[in-house]
Amino acid sequence: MSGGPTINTIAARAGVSIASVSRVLNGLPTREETVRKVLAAANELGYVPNSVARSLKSRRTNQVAFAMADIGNPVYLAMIREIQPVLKAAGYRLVLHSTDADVGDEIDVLRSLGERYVDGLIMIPLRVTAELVTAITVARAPVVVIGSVPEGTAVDNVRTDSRSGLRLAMEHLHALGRRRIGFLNGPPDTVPGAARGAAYIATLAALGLPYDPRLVEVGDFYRLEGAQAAERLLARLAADGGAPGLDALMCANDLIALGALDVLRRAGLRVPEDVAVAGMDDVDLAAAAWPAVTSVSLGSAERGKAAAELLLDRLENGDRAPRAVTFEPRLVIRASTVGEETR
Amino acid sequence: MSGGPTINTIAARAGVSIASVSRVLNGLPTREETVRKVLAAANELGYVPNSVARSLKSRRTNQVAFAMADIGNPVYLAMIREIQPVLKAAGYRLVLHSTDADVGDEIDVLRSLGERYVDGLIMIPLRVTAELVTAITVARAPVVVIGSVPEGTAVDNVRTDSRSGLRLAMEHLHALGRRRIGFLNGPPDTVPGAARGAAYIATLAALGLPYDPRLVEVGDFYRLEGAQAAERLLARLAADGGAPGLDALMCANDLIALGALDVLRRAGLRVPEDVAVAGMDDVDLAAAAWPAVTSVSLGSAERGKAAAELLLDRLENGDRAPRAVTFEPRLVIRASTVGEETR
DNA sequence: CAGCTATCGGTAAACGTTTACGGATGTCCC
DNA sequence: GGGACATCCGTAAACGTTTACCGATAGCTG
Repeated sequence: MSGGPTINTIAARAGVSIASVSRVLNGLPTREETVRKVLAAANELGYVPNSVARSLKSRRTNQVAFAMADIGNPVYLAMIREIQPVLKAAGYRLVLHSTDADVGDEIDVLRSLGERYVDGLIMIPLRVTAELVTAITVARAPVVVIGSVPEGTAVDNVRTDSRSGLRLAMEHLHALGRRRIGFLNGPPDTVPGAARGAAYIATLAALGLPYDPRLVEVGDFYRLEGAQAAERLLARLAADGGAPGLDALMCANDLIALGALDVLRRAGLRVPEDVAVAGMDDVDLAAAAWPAVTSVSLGSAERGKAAAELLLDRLENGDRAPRAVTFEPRLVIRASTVGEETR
Repeated sequence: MSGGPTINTIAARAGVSIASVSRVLNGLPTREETVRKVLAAANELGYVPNSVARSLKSRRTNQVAFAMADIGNPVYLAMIREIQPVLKAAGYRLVLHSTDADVGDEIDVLRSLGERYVDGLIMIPLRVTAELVTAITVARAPVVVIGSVPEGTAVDNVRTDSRSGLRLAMEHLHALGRRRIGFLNGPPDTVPGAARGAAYIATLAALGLPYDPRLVEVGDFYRLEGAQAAERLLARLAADGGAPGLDALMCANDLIALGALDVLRRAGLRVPEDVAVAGMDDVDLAAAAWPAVTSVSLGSAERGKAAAELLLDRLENGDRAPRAVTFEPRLVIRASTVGEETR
């Protein structure tokens, strides 16, 4: 009752040794009659090999872990949707970890690789501390990092240049004649937050626009926090001068943009007539919103796929040099900046 | 180089037997000095217990699988978001399976439970065939099914009554004065497709409205297919009479509703003035769309959480009778039926 | 001081596989 | 008929744990 049939059960029923059973089940050359007996016994018993025992012996689990901050984020979701089939096709199962963007949790996941319950890990760290980098380099299984990692870290890496991505969007807004471009950022102590914050300032300079800190608000990379940041921004501008003093809003990701959209609408501002809005990541929601949100695609799906392939390659070929794959950002123009004219 | 330290390595370094190492690491009563030596050796070596070996011995993997049609579906996503933390808190890892709504794939997952790589499974079958039910009942690990399952199937089960849910929405449309209510369904050979199709017809009768098959189109539960179904419906109505002949559109889920919204807009029809639209599932996207879509919440998040708790309970208490948990549908009224008046 | 008990920790078996090694059997040839 | 060789398969060890079962040592008691 407790356990199902094992190769011992089969061996007994077929009247052969467990070695023969194993050989037959693994397709190693065996006499015709033995094969027949073993397969018959296996079928009658409904035998299914125990993957734990197999893993113990073979030192491979056929499992791969994916660690990200939060599955609710459509960016990670888009990645999983690509990663899963690639792994499945290669015979790997997917183990999911949500880290809540907590560095401690991420380091725990890296350490847990020592338990050998997976053959490799794909991770998206949001905050890259020295400790995290160390944990990555001493990890007991191959790791692929999606996102930026300090120059010279010996790890497979899939990245994109969110700086130039943000610049694409800002140039678009500028070309539309917008000159007072606000910015809603996520936490500046995260890698994307820092990069996008720096890119905003750099791009303003490149466009010859002044940097006005009153046009910048920081929240988190979610819709609700984006809405709150937008409210704070509008409140401050109203207190400052009365006039909106804002003709465009660059958002560090699409969720923030969606939150901002709600707030602008509630404040009676028209998008894009009064304020043009642009986001980043090009998630489904951005296209589904009304007005549809202009966004910078950072190739989430492609990055996920590339990461999976990089890991599979590494699993077959453990000692090749670390490789980095880079994706170019692409601007997707929608109604939130140009209005309905495109329809 | 190959493997990390094992209890053998520790035993050698600490000068004790592997049994003592194991006892210390598991907190069993041991002499003070032995504890000290073992812990020191373990620390110096950076020992991490091998979970595969542990699982082989203990017959538990501390992993749970979740199988659904497609992670891209926001309903399943909402469930995962609840399931994951519950499992994590109880010390379980989450293994993800996408089945593409393929019964064969689902049965494969059930069979694979014999491999004992997980302690239990939460699944959402879309098509419940006799073979699937058999596979569920003979599964080698505890299973929790989210969704309907034939009366009397001995399995833990979390369900909701999508029939009465659809009825809620239809009554709402009727109360708004809509009388020509179209219906966009998903595949009728799926459990939800069948239930919702039947509920549409039953509710029409209950409301005293005639059933007009020309108002019904069938597609799939996705946005694109929903849009295509809406197009076919509009085209047929146009060919039939010229007038829209439609003042409301009930959609079997929110993704279909979103697709329909696009098509209606493109056809120059105003929502809800010309055609009121309602969906089901109450996914994030429904609230984010413009106009926001009135939807029937089937408690996705709650169902996910309940399923995880049911499974954990079963894992501790293997022989209690199967239990069924039911959630009541709830109507969430938004602009797509009542317009902006609520804002 | 003998004997009993309690405490501690070592030996070995077990979990379910895979696989190196060698023994048994059969075939072929001289 | 006996030796060389190939073929087939059984025995046993190994993967890294946990744990039942002792044996040894020490501490008490009478």
